[in-house]
This record gives sequence, C-alpha cells and structure tokens, in this order.
Amino acid sequence: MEAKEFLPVVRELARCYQAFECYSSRHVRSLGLTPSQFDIIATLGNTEGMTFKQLGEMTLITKGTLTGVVDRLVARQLVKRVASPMDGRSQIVQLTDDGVAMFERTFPAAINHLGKALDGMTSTELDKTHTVLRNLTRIFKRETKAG
Amino acid sequence: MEAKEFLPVVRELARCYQAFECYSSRHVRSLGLTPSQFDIIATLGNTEGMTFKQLGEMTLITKGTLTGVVDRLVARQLVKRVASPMDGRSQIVQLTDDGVAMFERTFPAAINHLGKALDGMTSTELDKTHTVLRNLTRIFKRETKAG
DNA sequence: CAGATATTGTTCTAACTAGAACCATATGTC
DNA sequence: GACATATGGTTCTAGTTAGAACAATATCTG
Repeated sequence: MEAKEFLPVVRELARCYQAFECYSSRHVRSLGLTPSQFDIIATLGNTEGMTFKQLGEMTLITKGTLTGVVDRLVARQLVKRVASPMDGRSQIVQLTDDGVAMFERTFPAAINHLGKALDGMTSTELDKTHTVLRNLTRIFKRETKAG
Repeated sequence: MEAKEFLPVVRELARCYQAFECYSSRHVRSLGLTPSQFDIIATLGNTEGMTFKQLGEMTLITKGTLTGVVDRLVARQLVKRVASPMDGRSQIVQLTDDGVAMFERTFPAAINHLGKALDGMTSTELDKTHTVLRNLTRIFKRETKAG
C-alpha cells in the first residue's frame, strides 16, 4: 500500500463535523431543543408526518434511539404518534399545533444562523464541498456494505 | 441573502461523518473497544502520556466526558493516571503495558481497515478533500468564536 | 390457507455526550 | 503575601447513542 496520507483527512472530517455540531448545537439549545429534537421537528415541518422508519432515515437516528427522542417530544406535546392505516406495525409521527409553532419559531432562525457562517462561501465553493463530501460518503457506504 | 444551497451541504457533512463513524466503529468494536476508548488508546500510543486537557483537545472529547471514559480504561487496566510534577491540578494519562499491547494490536489493524476504504482515492483527491474540509472547519470555528 | 421469513417499533443495557456547578491549585495584581 | 481571577479535573444531570433481543404485524412460498 502506498503511503497515502488519509489519516489527517479523516481526522479533519471529525474536526469539521464537530465544529459544525458545536456551532449549530449551541444555537439550537438556546432555542429550547436538543440537536436531535430539532432534527425531528425540522424534518417533520411542512409534511403530513412520516413513519419512524422514514424519520430515522432522514435524521440518521437509529430506531432504538428514535423511540426515546420521540417519547420526549410527545411528553412536551410537540409531536404525536398516529397508527398507520396502511401498516399495522407502523406509527406515523406528526407535529402537533405546538410542534408547528415550534417549527416556525426555530427553523428559519436555524437557517439564518447557518447562513451567517456560510454566506462567505461562493456558490462554486459550496458545490465543490458538496461534491467532495458526497464522494467520501459514497466510499464509506460502499465499504460498510461490503464488510 | 442570496439563495445559496448550503442546507444540502451540511446534511451531506452529517451523512459523511455518520458513514465514516459507522464503517470505523463497527471494526473498532469488533476489537473490543468503543470508538472513544480507541481514540484515547490511539492518541496515547507512542507518547509518554499527556494531561486530560491535551487528551481532550486531541480526541475532541470534552473534559466531563473524558473523566468517565478514562475511568473505564483505568478499570480495564489499559491506562493509568499519574499526578503531574509540573502542575498540582493536572493528571497525566499513560498507557499501561496492557494498554501498549492493546495499541499495538488495534492501531495497525484500524489503519489497515481505513486504508481498505480510502485506497481507491488518488493522492490528489485526498488532498482536495483535506483542503475542502479544512476550509469548512475554519468557517465554523471562526463563527463559533464570534458568537 | 399455513408456515417460514422479514420488517416495524419497543425495550433494555452499557456507554458516550455536553453543559453546569464544583473543588483544588495556579497565576496575576496590588 | 493577600485577594481576585483563571484553569484542570471531577461530579452531576438529562439526554443521546448503538446494538441486541423482543413482540406484533406483513409478506412470501408452498
């Protein structure tokens, strides 16, 4: 194997994600939601709701974890569970009225906060970044499937 | 604000990190360590040990969390705490003999596993990826400092 | 239709996580 | 040297995390 320097790259990936998480999480928490809770509220916004499975795929939260996070949002009356008419095993998660209000209060603010950081990037830079990330994601996904 | 598409970019960053984490974590767990534990073992390898502060900066684990992770490694006799001769507040964390053995058993294996995924990338691609990530990291770090 | 297999969501466990409050020790200022 | 302030680790709390085992429902195959 050629001595390619991939270790610094994955360390930078971790640092990058961490830096984003730190920047974003601080703001989200100040709005009264954990990052996971915000992810769910944001994903459910402007939809008729979706199943746990769909919600897990969108938010990258595994199903065992998702149950707990949704439980807490149900306790705060921000979302509700509805039995799926299509599939007896399935639950549909929907924003309540309070949840919609929370979405409308937090989502634009979060977008705006993110924009403050990324507005310095040109569209070209954003595109390049997107492409590079997509490529790296694909590599890990492929290898994970393989073994 | 111009309608730049930064939302897909940060979602891709999350997906990318997640894909890496999944690929890497599965392997590390099969070696008998959690990802955080492996991070610490890997960071301490080939050093004389370092303080909690340094260790936290290298691994991106916050200090409150670090205490617990190190506690578990101490319980497994893979690392030890040594009082710093320089600073009465400071603890130095060092690999034990068992810890060194664990490092030698797991670190090359992890590098090799990672290499299997990334060997398909050319050095040029790796460089570009590194540059793009470093740029994005810098943006979030700067903004986090600012507020 | 019946039995085998797969899928959806829940439960359980062990661990990690950030953040805040706290204690002990250092450092800066007078 | 005394006091204010900063720093290194620990403790505590609420929450997230993955993974495995599980129950209920679907689907597939004969």
